[in-house]
Amino acid sequence: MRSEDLAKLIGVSRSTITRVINNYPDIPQATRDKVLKAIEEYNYAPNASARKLAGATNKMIAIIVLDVKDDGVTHHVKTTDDTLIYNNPFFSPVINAVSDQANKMDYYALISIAYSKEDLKKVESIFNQKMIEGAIFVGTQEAENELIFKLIKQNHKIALIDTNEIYSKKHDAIYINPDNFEGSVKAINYLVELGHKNIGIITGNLNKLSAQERLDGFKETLSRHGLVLNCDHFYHGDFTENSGYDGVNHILRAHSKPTAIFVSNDTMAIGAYKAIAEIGLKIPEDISIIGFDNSFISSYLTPPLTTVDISFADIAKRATTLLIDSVENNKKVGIVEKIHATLIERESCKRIN
Amino acid sequence: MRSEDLAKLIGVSRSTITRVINNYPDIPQATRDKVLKAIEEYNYAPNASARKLAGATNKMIAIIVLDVKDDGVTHHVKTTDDTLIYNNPFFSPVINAVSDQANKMDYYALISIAYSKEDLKKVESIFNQKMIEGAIFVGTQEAENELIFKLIKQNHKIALIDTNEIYSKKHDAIYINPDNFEGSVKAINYLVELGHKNIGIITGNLNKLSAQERLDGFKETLSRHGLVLNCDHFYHGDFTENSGYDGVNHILRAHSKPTAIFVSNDTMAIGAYKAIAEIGLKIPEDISIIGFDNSFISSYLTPPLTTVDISFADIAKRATTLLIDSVENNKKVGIVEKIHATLIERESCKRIN
DNA sequence: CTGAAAGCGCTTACAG
DNA sequence: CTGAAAGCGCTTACAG
Repeated sequence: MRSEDLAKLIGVSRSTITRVINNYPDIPQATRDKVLKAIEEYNYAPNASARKLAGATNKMIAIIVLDVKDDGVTHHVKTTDDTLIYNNPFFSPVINAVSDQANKMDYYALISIAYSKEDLKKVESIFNQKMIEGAIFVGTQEAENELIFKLIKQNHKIALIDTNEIYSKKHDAIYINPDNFEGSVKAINYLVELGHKNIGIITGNLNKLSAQERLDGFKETLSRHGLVLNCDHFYHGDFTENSGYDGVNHILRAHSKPTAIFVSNDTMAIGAYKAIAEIGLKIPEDISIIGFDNSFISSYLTPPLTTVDISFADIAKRATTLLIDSVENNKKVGIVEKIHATLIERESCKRIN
Repeated sequence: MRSEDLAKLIGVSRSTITRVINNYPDIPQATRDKVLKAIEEYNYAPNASARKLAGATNKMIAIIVLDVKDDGVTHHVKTTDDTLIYNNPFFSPVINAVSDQANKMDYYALISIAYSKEDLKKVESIFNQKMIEGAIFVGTQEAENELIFKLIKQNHKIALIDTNEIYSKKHDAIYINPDNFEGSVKAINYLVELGHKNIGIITGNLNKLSAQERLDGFKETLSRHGLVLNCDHFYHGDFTENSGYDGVNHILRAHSKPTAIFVSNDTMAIGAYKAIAEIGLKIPEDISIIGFDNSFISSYLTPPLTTVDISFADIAKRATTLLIDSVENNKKVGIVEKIHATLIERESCKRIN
């Protein structure tokens, strides 16, 4: 059914149909009602392509997940093996939250997952084809910066979630990141409050902003409490399960052992749990472990892992809201926001004072 | 950049541009090369809306996730609480796999998650607006049947994943389900091979096809081995963690206890683990547990859960492939397929012979 | 082999 | 307040 058909059926012009659908003023209530009734009755919906071509918005945004393995460096939200990320604990809530928030704001969400530089061309083509009004990028690494900056320069509306680097207002984009620093502060304050004075850390790969921020929060909080970090209790991991495992073996081989270890993400905490079990130690009796991310599995570990929740769903929602706002108001954007982190207290930390 | 601009730039007509893009025959290689080079150079991509409006395909399918809570009955793939399903162990791999397979076949995927009957109208409007060439539905319940049948009758291409009922070739749609029966057979054969003769079962809600099929496979395999099901060892659960917990408490209160319990999904197995721990029993020393679904957390349970893997990624890929095939060949479809289930042997079952 | 032109179904100034 | 008409950027018969 075309608007023309509907128009004939009820004796108005196509223009009138369009006008009531698009909420033009100055239409008598009677006309409006008649049209609305007919729309309902005949199940009419304007052809999306025709609308878009004629200049209206198609109310479509894209959520673009980048999992491009280009440099051998594993991003902490990505899997380490070559299997595709069909159930990635980080991407999934983001995808769902973006889609959900978009729907709430009466938008549609296109999803595109790029695994290779080849796929990146397809991503670019989504913009060139004018399929969307804006896009949210997740999982960005260095490799994609060039493309993203180019898109921003072309005036496309872009929101970036959890970017490794924050480019602040230099670029007209929306940057939403978790407050990693705050998360670490909360974690360490909690451990100190429990009486821990000897706290070790397994970091993520420190060329990642998130890893660095988590380390910064850790260090600052330690020194605020007058505590020092024993060098033997520092392990530079890379956000993988294996590095959590290795980190524990490294730290617990030191002469003086810490009473708690801050593990910079939950994935590494899994490895840490394994190593601790193998050494024959008990959590939290012999050593307290605190994680980061509040990933899906953390509550299923034994014992359930105390961790820092950075709600990627909240981050995704906020990014979506800001993106659609900027699309609708066609305003220039240079937004940087951090989303609060909260401590999730479970059973992997013991009070020792 | 429009095709006309490009055309002028290299001295051909718009038609020629279109023809090389759409791979028309009878274009001299020289012309083709010239156009291709210009497309590359100027980053030209045909406007998606214009293409679609002019009659070409927009290569877009939708993945529609239904999580409509209408009847108080919890579908086994849905969460039991009211929080949105941002990390559902079932939906996420489906979404990712559909998107991935679509991209591989050079299609785009729109994602829409419906939580209410209100949202269902938006879903219908996606079809009415002609935004897509076809759609894959996941999580269907009775409530949506009416809409889906209507869409099928309107000749929309539809694939249904894990439908509660299979409507066979009565409806021109694609039905892809896991082979639940086969999965149960494999699980029980495995337990029998380990020497178990006394096997209990916690079922899902039996108005669900999947629950019934899993039960059927269980019963048939038992009787094929000349084993009987003690009525006290049967518990009618509903696929929720709580019912797994209740199921164990019910079954282990019987006079004669089983040596193994077949728990019809991993979510219930989590509850079962809890109940068993509370009773003071050890898995698998005191009782063997086998699950179903191979959900994300199953390998993180203690001990890691032996379970049946029904790859929803495979199901989703197959559905996507068949859907796009049917879109491209515009063929009538009435396809019903089952995807193999495989046993994932971990550490929750003990050999007792 | 290739260009000119109609047409896809809307939206939006422009008239009235 | 509302209709007629141009135009959005393609695709596809139709000519040549």
